[in-house]
Amino acid sequence: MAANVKFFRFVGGFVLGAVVSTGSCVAVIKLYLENAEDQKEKVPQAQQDIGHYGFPLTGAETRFYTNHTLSYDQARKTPRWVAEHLSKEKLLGTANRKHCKFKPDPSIPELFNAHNADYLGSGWSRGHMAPAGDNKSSEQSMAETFYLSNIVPQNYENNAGYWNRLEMYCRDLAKRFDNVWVVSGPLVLPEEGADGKKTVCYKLIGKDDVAVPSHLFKVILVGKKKSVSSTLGNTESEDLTLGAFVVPNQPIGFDRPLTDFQVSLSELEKMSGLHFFPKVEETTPSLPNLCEKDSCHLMDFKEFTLYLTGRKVGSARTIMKLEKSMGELKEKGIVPDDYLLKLYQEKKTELENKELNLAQTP
DNA sequence: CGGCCTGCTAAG
DNA sequence: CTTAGCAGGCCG
Repeated sequence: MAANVKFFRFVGGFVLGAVVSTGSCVAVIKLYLENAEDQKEKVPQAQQDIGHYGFPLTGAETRFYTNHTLSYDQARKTPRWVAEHLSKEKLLGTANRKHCKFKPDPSIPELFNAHNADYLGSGWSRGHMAPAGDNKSSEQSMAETFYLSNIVPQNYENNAGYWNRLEMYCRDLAKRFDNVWVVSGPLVLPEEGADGKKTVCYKLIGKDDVAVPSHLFKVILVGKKKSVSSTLGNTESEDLTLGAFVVPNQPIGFDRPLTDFQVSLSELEKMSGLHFFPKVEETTPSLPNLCEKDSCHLMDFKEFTLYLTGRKVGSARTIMKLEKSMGELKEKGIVPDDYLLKLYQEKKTELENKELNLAQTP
């Protein structure tokens, strides 16, 4: 499958910061925003000489995929951030991850790409930033989330557990809000040593030296539409609410509420070096707290186990597997709810017919 | 033979 | 939902 990636480069903007020292050591910064054609006329000769063979490229441009957007870190071989927009409608569909494969992003220079071999056997799992589960509406967009440009080395249990439940909470928000924007990414946070001095230290995996993050962040912005009367007539606007979270890249149990990992947006911005949702902040300096306007409730053990059992029942291929899933549920002391019982009965009937047909047609 | 894919199983 | 691992088939 060819890469269907729109790649926008903002080459037109040549940004030059000229620092001029004055007698009082005050730096004056001049910014030149010029089109490439105008550069020869207006850029000082010294800068033209420095840039004669071009300036270094970071590869951090915003990259647009079918249903997610990201900035890539060419040194760490992970995204810096990945953005999505969720809505009730966009979460519908039957796209299946069985048809997807993790693979290097074909739109990223091979020198900077991660590969499956970096992850396999490393002790770290391949963790989606834009989740596959947010792309049920399109096989194409789901397949693109399996590009390793959207992946970070993630603790197995964290990936399948706490982070998974956080992603489910984001999808749940789309039921209660008209718009959900999510920005996710890796962090390598400093640690304080015995001498009180801080150090940033992180592991690298594979021949490509993929950086293992110490933490993962997620910024969630939700909007609920409201009708506003004004002299210009009725215009649509929305109430916005925001939550920012920093989760350690390690196993986290069911006893930890999401609020344990909530941080202020400015705290996260300082840690990450990213300025989130700049167009919101221009107009609304401080946004209501998501965890006050909504529950920030992640599935508990019982809810999560019921959900997982439902998925296993739905994908069971034999009556043996079906009964095993239900038996494991009982062992955990969890009574199936009506939804699961119905799912179980339907699947049992389906598999009984299937195995009957199989026995009759040799 | 190695490398790659597909399908099935296991596990939180 | 989130993953990994292994077996078997195909191919140069």
